[in-house]
Amino acid sequence: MFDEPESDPRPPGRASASDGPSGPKAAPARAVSRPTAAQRAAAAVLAPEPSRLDVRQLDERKLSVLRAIVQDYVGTEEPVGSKALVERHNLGVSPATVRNDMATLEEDGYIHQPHTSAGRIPTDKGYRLFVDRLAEVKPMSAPERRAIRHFLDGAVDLDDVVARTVRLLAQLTRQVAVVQYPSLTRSTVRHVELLALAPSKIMLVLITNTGRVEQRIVDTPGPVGETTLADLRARLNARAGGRFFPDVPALVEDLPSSFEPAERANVTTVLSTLFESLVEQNEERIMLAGTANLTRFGHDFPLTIQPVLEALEEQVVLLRLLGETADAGMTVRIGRENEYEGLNSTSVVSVGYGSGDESVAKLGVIGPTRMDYPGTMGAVRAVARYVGQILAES
Amino acid sequence: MFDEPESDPRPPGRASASDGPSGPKAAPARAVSRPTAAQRAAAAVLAPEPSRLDVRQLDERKLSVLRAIVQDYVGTEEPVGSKALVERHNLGVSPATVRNDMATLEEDGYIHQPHTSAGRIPTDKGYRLFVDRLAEVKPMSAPERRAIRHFLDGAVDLDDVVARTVRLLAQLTRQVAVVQYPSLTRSTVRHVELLALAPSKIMLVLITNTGRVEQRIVDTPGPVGETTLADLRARLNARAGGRFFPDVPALVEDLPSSFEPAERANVTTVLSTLFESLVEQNEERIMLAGTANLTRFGHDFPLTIQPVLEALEEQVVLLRLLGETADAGMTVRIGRENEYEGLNSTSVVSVGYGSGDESVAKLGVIGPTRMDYPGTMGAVRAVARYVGQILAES
DNA sequence: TTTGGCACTCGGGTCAGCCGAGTGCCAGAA
DNA sequence: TTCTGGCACTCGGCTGACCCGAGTGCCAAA
Repeated sequence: MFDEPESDPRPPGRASASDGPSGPKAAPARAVSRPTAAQRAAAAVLAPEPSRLDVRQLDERKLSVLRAIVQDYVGTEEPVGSKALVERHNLGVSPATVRNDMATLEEDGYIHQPHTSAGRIPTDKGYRLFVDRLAEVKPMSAPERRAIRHFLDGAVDLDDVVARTVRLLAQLTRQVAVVQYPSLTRSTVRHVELLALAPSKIMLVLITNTGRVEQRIVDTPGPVGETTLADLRARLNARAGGRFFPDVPALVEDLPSSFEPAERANVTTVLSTLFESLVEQNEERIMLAGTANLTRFGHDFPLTIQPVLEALEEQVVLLRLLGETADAGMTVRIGRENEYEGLNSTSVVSVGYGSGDESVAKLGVIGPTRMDYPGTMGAVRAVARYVGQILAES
Repeated sequence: MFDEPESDPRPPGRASASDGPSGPKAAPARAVSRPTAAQRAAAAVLAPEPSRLDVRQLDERKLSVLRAIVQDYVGTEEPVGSKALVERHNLGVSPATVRNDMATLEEDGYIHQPHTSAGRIPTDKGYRLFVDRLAEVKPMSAPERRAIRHFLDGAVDLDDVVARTVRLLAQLTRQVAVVQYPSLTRSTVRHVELLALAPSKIMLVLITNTGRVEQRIVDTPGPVGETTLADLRARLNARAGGRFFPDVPALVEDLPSSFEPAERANVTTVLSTLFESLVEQNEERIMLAGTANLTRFGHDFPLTIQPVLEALEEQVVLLRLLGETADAGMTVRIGRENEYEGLNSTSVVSVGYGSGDESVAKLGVIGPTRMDYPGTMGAVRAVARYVGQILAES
């Protein structure tokens, strides 16, 4: 598991990476690159390892060139040429040399030239290499960390925590931020409450250890007695309390049989509503912020912004997006590595967060492929950590 | 209360409307025009009333011209000229005549010419007149109504109702939709639940008659006994149940004194947390959908879209926006009539909804000033009605 | 008061030409 | 073998000239 994703098969015997099967679309690239990205980003490798087979001797410098191109392009948003490059970064070589390197890099598919007489811009593959090997995650500064901490500490509520987190993330990265509510399936039951609203109408309230509260109204087949309700409530809590939600159905399966026949149907109805809430993952919720940052996408953004906005409207798309996040480490998906087509011109940086070691949900950022990866990754990681702490405290 | 908003003071003795004080900005115009809009839109006036003083004899036709201009411009998004106008609408007069009328309309500030050699486009004032006197609210078709009904009926949850409503509205109008959750201040208490999470940690759950559920965690000064909790719960519900939230504080004010001294501090803490939840109107929540429709704004939308997106990010702005909605009838705010500057190039159509006659919250649509007012108003009204029904049923 | 006619305006599109950033290649130097 | 300076070449984008046509305003006549 140490290969570079999708190297162009054209120059044979040169870029001799142990390529995975070169599938047609994005999926394979993503699958391969994901863990790599996570590991390397976390370790903040800057390529001092014994240089790999897929990289020629000279590559030390070529990599610097690529890094410089990415940095400049991210900054200026304009194709960067050889001359400007040697001026801004002291590469110690002449523009002509850089041009040769650029030619190689282009041949290998890391950069690309919009027009013959223009500078180069990084390709998705170029960004990938940059993220995997050329960039360190930029840690937040102490004042920034303090600000994050302070901002999140004011939350009164799980809703509030999530809302603050997502706004914070959007503000820090100046991009679109997405935060998933702690998943029910990874939470434990803190309390189940049953309230009689009417003779045969019960409100079911679920409270999780992460502070999430879900409610459902249950129409029971017949009226439910107060004692039955109290009884059921007590037994439910005794059995399910502290347990993980997915385990609950099995634990309370036999409850109906312990009630009088007249009440069994009611109890069964309540339980099945409960299970539905647990199983149906449509209970996954998501919060979004920073859409206004989409306008900073670039000159041509009217074209790219629409599909992105559409994607953001679809909870399902966002959930799937976050769902693809690796459980451990940070996931970076660049451009076409994204499964959803509308996001092909964006990159997604996401990470799990949780109160302990376990990740209970994901959060992330969506921005143009041309984005400040080190900074974004730093912000995402920092925010995730702090949210985890906040959740653990409450 | 029957005047046209901000008529240009230039032609004196002609447009002899009883103008309000012509303030510098939008505020006065809005204040004046709002009730007018609501009344007239509701009554669907088409100007058969005895023609007003501010309109000359000829105006019957001039109004038709204005109406035609609005309709064409909304359709084509391009300045409309005299020739095209007579071709598309059979006005029974020649282009030259129409040109004369247009000159008058422009003089009076209803339409405007982007360039000397271009057609005309309506001004905010022109749209205002259109909405107030020239357009009928377009009712939904029977199949549309059925679809609305059907779509909303599937909701399981207040969250779900709101989510479905907002998406529906965005889809119907192809614009940005905003729905406010039923306001706490206009709801009654269905149930208050107190749960002991830890010895001195209580979860407070509020359930309203509109199905809204709010929770808060209360850290009490000392441990709370189970009996105290049950006692407090029972008394709270007895006193507050069925009452409007704003009335609750007064009704339970004296509760602490009926508890043992040791528990009083705890009870007071719980109650004050309860009050905070009720009073702080930051508990107003809002849901948004259809942001992707912003891309249909127009050619120049990169300029206009950013401030709009920013406005939509700010819950406060949206709440204020909806807050300005009249309690009865539909409110239409056009362009600069909107207080918030970022929305100066948009129009907002909003209306209250509620389970009975009372409106418990507002919903609306935000679109370009150049929008299909009759259709939008029809959709907004219809959706509001159905949501009201759904809420009444649950 | 309406209409046809007419001169006028001006935005937008097309085309040629220029400029300059940036390239690729090559021959010579290290 | 690798780097470098030089040089010819490309081509996107800007500028200015030009034209076209939609649309107007005005005027005189019906």
